[in-house]
Amino acid sequence: MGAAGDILEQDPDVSDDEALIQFTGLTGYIGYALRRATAAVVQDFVRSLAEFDIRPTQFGVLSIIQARPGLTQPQVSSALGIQRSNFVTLFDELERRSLAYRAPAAGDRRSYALYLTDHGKVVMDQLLIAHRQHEQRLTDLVGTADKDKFLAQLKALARIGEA
Amino acid sequence: MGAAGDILEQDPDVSDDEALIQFTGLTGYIGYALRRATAAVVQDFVRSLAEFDIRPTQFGVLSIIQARPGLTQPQVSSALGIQRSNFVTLFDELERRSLAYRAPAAGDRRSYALYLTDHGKVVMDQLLIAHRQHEQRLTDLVGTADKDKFLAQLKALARIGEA
DNA sequence: TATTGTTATACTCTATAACTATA
DNA sequence: TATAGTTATAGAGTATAACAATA
Repeated sequence: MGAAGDILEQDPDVSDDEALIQFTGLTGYIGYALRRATAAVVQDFVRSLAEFDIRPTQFGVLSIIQARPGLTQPQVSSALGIQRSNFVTLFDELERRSLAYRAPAAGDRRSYALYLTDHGKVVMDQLLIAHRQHEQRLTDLVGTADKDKFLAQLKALARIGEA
Repeated sequence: MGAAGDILEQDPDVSDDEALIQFTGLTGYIGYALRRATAAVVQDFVRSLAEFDIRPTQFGVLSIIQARPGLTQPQVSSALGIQRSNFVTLFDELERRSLAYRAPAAGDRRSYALYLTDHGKVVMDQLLIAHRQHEQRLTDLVGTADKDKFLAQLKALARIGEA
């Protein structure tokens, strides 16, 4: 028996979170639904890749370095929407764990080129397998036939700050 | 002329973030698109309500207290997906700003009932006006006709952790 | 002058453990 | 025993300012 029902005797339906939140208007807001969905999906991501101890941000960095080895820190951080100052410790950690490394960039002594280590490549292959199951869960929830449209809507929202 | 094009001369298209990220696979991932969209939308929210200095989490608390005055801290925090321990300082701040207050709950000397102050009610009305424009921008980007389905998809994703 | 890498700093959000008082 | 409120703490993520080295 929930304590909620005991206290709010005017409305026995208010015994769970869902019933409560429906009175607020929040459920009809895109921004609120986005935040709740993202929080849940990030948790599922972390759980899915728990054995590798990799978080979404780290996965993003590894992904872009795998796809385009040799990029510089501002190129990677900017593409991922990360401040270049915050990228430093983020990449330090990947380097500490021997997943990726910095190498002097040819032609510009200021910058580093970023690469996966051999170990990082092996781990990344394993990450992608585990990640595929996570992504499949998300796809099933969104609807396979509706995924492309859903992604397009999210990308449109992501551009809200531009220009 | 972007520095990216100079360094990655194999592919002149890699001069902006969007072109770079498209090689990673990340663009096809629901989780990644969700995180980028949420970050942008939260920024737009904060900007939209900047004159009131209200953040999404605070807005959520004020919304549910407005809709259901007299709820207790665990009822509100649980409905919003916030740890009860984290809720304390969050509500302290709303109380400090005279937007909401705790009152002794009838029948249980352990708990507080939460309410908006008169000032909080006035501010909340103003917040809702500013928020409506923010939400309208989001709706336009998602597509008015597609909003309900989009919300349903987000709610489905938000339940991914349940049972 | 502008950019790269970096350090420092701070704030938000989230997560866990533990304590107290009440139930 | 369980719950409400609280404190403490830690880890992510994000944001800004500043500096040295290099362009």
